[in-house]
Amino acid sequence: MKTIKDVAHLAGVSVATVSRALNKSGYVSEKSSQKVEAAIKELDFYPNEVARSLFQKKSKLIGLLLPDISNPFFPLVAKGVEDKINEMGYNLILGNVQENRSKETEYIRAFAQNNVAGVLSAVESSSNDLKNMPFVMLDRVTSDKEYSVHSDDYQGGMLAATAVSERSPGQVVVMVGPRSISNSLVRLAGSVKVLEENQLSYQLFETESFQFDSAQKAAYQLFETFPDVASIIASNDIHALSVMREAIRRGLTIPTDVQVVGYDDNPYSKLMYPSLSTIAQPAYQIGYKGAEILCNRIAGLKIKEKNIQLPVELAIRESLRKKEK
Amino acid sequence: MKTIKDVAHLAGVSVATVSRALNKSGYVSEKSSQKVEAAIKELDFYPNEVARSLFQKKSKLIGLLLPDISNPFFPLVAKGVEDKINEMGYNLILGNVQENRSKETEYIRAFAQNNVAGVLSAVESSSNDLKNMPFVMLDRVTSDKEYSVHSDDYQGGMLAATAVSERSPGQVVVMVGPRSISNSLVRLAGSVKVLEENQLSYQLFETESFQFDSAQKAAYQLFETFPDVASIIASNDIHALSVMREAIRRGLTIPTDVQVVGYDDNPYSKLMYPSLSTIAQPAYQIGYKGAEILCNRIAGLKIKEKNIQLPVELAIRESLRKKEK
DNA sequence: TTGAAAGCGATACCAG
DNA sequence: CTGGTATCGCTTTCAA
Repeated sequence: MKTIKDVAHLAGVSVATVSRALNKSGYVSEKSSQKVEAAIKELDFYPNEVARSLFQKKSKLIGLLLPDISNPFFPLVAKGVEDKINEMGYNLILGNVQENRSKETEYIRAFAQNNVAGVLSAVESSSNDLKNMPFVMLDRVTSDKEYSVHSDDYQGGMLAATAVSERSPGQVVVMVGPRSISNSLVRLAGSVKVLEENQLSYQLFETESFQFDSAQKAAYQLFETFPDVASIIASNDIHALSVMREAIRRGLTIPTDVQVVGYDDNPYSKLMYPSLSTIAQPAYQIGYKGAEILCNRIAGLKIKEKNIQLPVELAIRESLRKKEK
Repeated sequence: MKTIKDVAHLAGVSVATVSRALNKSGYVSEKSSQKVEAAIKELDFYPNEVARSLFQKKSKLIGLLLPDISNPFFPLVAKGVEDKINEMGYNLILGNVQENRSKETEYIRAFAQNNVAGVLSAVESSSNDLKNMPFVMLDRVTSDKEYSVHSDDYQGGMLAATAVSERSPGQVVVMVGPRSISNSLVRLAGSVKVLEENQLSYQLFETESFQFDSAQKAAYQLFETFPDVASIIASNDIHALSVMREAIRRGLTIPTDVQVVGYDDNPYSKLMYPSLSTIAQPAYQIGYKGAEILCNRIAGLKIKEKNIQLPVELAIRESLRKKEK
């Protein structure tokens, strides 16, 4: 591993000059700068980020806190984050919290110990331990004192309910997610508003988690509890898919007997037969935009809006009935 | 942010003593060590890893190179990796290569610039740029000079072909994946062996990529090319699912008309109706075990086996016909 | 058993 | 424009 000293030596200048040339800071004569460049090339030198961040008290690393990397929504977010921060010369330290509150604290500590430049978090709580570094919340929205990027859950709830309402709804069941309590409740509120405006009666069905296993149990329970259900507004695509599977298993036809609308638009929704209609959230965009805001904060730029809400849209596929005239 | 100096001050000892106490290295009297501990607690001090790694020329970070984080196989691997390295006090720098060769090189450079302790890579090429740091290949197997953890692809290929062979195969089509050329070819070899032993005729169908979009196109093409196919050995679950969808869309019944076996066992396979029979790879284990080997290498321990092969197994679900007697 | 001091590799101030 | 040097926070000789 070459150091700046080696470069200085070979170029016949001081380390200070090499540093200036490297960072294009301060004055460097054309001649020196060429010598330095040549030396760098010859030695295949690249600066040690660790030394840099020790001095700057700030590294080129950004921490990302995710609640559950096996839910395909989050890898997409991560991809958006990565793409943006790579553009800006940063790298990612990943922290997969997986239900574990103490793990979250550990990660945040580790982030701090590594002088991360900032943190992006898609985990519900976090905020407390984070207050010492620049951070942006993804997907979750906590208070409007914090920076955040999330999609328009109320609108999403409305869209889902509207889609169902316009298509001979019959008995409607709204699944209410747990977890991201805030998000779930906002979505629910949106759905309820539409349902009530249309004077449709509906039932609520609460689900415990967004994990795979519990989704299958929940689907089973749902049909046991509401055997006559004709329209289901699911809390996310995993639940929607589970529900579809359970419906078909029971000999029901989708969408004729039961129609289903999901939430997220994960890549698998298209692969099902029938393919799942769902509220498409811009997962990648959430990550990308959040990273952008964070980078701007780190750079000390003024941010116009602290809380960005991205639009959602209904992706109509095969799991919804035909629209009534 | 407190430093070791603050601790030394408060404890009334020198920084050297604090350091020794911190690392339990060298001699520290009981009394000093207690004073230090108390000071650490009072100040809520935790050491700056950046300064540490500058001195040690080695950080508490491990780089992970992934080909495509949106393929659910890899998040599972990542989870295994994370769990193990967290146990050992390391954190993860993520590099999602996404088909992009130059990005891979950039990541490896960034890893080096951050003094990572080692690298885990699930990307085909990598090896060249990596030779300067301890690394372990995941999933892919290149040469047996390198450390690697992967599953038994040959066995997997055999299992898939056997499953099909035992169930009134009819016309068999074997999909051959691209990418991880080595893996694909080994699997293919395993399948071919079984197919030929059973004197079954089969067709090959090559697929370009493991991404979602191309999978759907491939599925369409497959049925256009082989309208009479009765058994499909898919190159992974995404392809298998696409094929199932396409079959159903064409009015074929699964498994009666067409039976399908996938590869990977990703969580969605169970959610389909019919659920997908597939060769289950221990994704989490691959990550976990690979991380374990890497940590041992970093610690300078002797590794018994350089190349670990994990077993695969057939998960029989609904997409296969009943077994012949 | 302890502390002073010399780095680790880079940056930035200050004098020249 | 350039170079010497203090500094970032920690570890590790080396002497005491």
